[in-house]
Amino acid sequence: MSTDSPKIHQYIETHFPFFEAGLKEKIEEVAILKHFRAGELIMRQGQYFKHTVLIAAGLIKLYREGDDGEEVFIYHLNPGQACALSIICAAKQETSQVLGKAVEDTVAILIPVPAIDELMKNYKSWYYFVLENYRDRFDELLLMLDHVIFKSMDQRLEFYLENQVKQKGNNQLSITHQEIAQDLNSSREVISRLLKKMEIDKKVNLNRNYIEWLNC
Amino acid sequence: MSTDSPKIHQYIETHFPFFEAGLKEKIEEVAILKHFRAGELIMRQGQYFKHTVLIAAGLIKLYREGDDGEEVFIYHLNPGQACALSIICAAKQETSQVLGKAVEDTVAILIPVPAIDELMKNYKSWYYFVLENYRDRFDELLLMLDHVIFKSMDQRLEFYLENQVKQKGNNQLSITHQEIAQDLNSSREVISRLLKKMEIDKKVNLNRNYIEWLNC
DNA sequence: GAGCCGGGGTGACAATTGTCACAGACTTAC
DNA sequence: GTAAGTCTGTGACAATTGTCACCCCGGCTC
Repeated sequence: MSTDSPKIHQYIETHFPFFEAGLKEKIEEVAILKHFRAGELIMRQGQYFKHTVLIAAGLIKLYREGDDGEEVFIYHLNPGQACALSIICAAKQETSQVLGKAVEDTVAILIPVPAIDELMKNYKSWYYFVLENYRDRFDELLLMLDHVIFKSMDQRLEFYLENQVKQKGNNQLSITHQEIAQDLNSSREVISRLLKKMEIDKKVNLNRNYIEWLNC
Repeated sequence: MSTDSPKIHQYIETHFPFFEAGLKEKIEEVAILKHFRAGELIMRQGQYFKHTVLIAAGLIKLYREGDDGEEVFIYHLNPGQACALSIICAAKQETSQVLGKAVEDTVAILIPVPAIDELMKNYKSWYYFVLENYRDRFDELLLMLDHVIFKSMDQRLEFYLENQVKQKGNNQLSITHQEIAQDLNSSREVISRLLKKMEIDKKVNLNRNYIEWLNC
């Protein structure tokens, strides 16, 4: 664990600079690092948390599972963010309601449950972080709800693509129509048709295995 | 304000018995009561909070607004619960993302912003309450998302009616088809058709201005 | 009573989305 | 090379939902 410490220190300095001095040290003391490979499952629905999860590097996609196992994309988690549910589920020993997958190779800082009470009590920057983080997740969820309720599939598709491009920082998305359809709980044919329309409208270029986003 | 104090005390004892002794006293000291009439608007989207809002009596419906002013029902707030957003928006001086209306005459306990930091820091039962409350709202939001994404309108309608009956504690719902359609972001005709089917299936009795839920 | 209005029922039709079927293009394994 | 598998395009059709038109009913006012 001591070999991890300098790395934790570096990650915290980079992505959690707003933590107060004592808090940084405390986390370095109790936390451990965990690495996930791209594509790896990080948490399942129904699983218990033993730690609060902070994202130190990489990119995570969070999904909500339907009754028949459909996996609908909800939002991304970036370095500097935390899994909101992990904070609370860990504290209350409840189970996850979402499913998380690493999109890229990802590093997580795991803070064991027993330490959380102390952080919350003693470090103002910690509880501010938790609240702000929760608030942000809540907002993203509301935004998602807006789209599902008020928007049609073509608008949701555009929003989705824009979002993915923004997160990946690359307007060449290597993704198949089938994958998009799953993330939006639609079907491949529908996505193909809508993408074709978007290509005619000069919003994207379509290629085998990747889509180019024209952000004009 | 001092005339309110005994009432605050009573409300807290009844609906927030899990607060530790010192916390109850502290809240009685700093909080004020506010009454809302049935139908009254409690908060608008885009509004700033000056207080954290605890529900002491009555029933509140929360809505999310669409771009064209459509108001879609998200969830209820009951006595013993708090508006999750008010906790964080108040603390961070951000604006509301939802719209709240009193369904019945409602009493709210308002805790001024400056007091919140202290509550969070000194009272473990407060921050547990906040976390648990946030977690519960988050879960309700996820549940709502599930329904909108995965379910068809007839299932959402049944879920909606069941929910309203549960909240009102009365299986005679005095609500018009038009109002239901607004809450579900549908249209009156569709709701009427589906209700008619449900009547044939002996799930409800339809009457002018009210609907009887047959919870067999 | 006549007229109005809100609540509700219903048929016809349109738009969106999901489903099925099948074809062509490219990749990979052999 | 062939064969199999994956990715995409497309036409036909069905189901759901939204929209329009128009109806009746009950209660209200005048």
